[in-house]
Amino acid sequence: MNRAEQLEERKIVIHDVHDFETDHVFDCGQCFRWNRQNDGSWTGTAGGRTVNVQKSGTELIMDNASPEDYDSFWRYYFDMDRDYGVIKQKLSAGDDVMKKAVEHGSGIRILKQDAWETVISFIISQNSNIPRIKKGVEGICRKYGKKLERYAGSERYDFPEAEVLASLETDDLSDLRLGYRDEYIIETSRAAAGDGCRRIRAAAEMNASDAEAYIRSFKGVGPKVANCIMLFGLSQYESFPLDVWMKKIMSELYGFDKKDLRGMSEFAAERFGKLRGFAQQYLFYYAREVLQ
DNA sequence: AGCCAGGCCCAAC
DNA sequence: GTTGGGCATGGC
Repeated sequence: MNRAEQLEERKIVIHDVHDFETDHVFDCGQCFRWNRQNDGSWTGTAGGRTVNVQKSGTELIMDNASPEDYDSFWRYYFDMDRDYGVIKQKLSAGDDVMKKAVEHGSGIRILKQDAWETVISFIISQNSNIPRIKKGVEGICRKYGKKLERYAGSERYDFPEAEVLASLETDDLSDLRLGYRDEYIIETSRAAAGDGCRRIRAAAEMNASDAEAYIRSFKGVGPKVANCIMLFGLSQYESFPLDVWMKKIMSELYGFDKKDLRGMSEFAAERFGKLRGFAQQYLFYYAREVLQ
């Protein structure tokens, strides 16, 4: 169990951190509100807090966080108590593709993001690209999220509540340039306002197929988006999102027909079992590097 | 310039 | 139950 040591006011260090590389964690497509700074550190907002993190050797330095912040939030958010070394070893056994993927993304961790934020973020993500998704998510936070404390001279905003987005009309979102996703966001927010967000979070305790069925009941949430929400927002690690990059790697490196999504899913369940959510993330990050 | 992007909806089989 | 056209927009 690694503990936070206070270095100075609002600055802590976590010692003996393994299987954690900031570039891997924040650039592997799971989150959209973390940005790389000129010095190589990363700044992001989650849970109403803003923090800057930097990895140096086996130390993780966190600026704008107290030991209490770490114990009550960031430790959980960064999934610090999970042994990713064991996961990587299990996934790599007898699979040369996975072995390379794991080496390439050796410091990936699956963040425990807020479920509601992942619902809207991955609705926005559909048929788009990561730079544009980040702009859309940041824009919706800046326009409709609660203003938080400034950090390093820049304004920070929380992700907006469902009730706020539920009160909008599509015209309100048009300046964010989200395209046809506007009505998905508003309809889903209206369905989630009130008790819906609590029910979404409770889907973390459902079995995977019940959770998927419930999450897919929202407008704009199909199989791929649902699996991302489950994996990144509900800790449903048996999810295996199949986007265009995953289809590429499954066809080019595992020999599947590009349209055989069923076959890919069944293969993942069989080969990677309960760890296939982690497997998917190593493969996705790998695919984006090696498959042009 | 034109293709593509962490796809989904909906109608037509 | 499956398939395919249409979809807003910007990154590259």
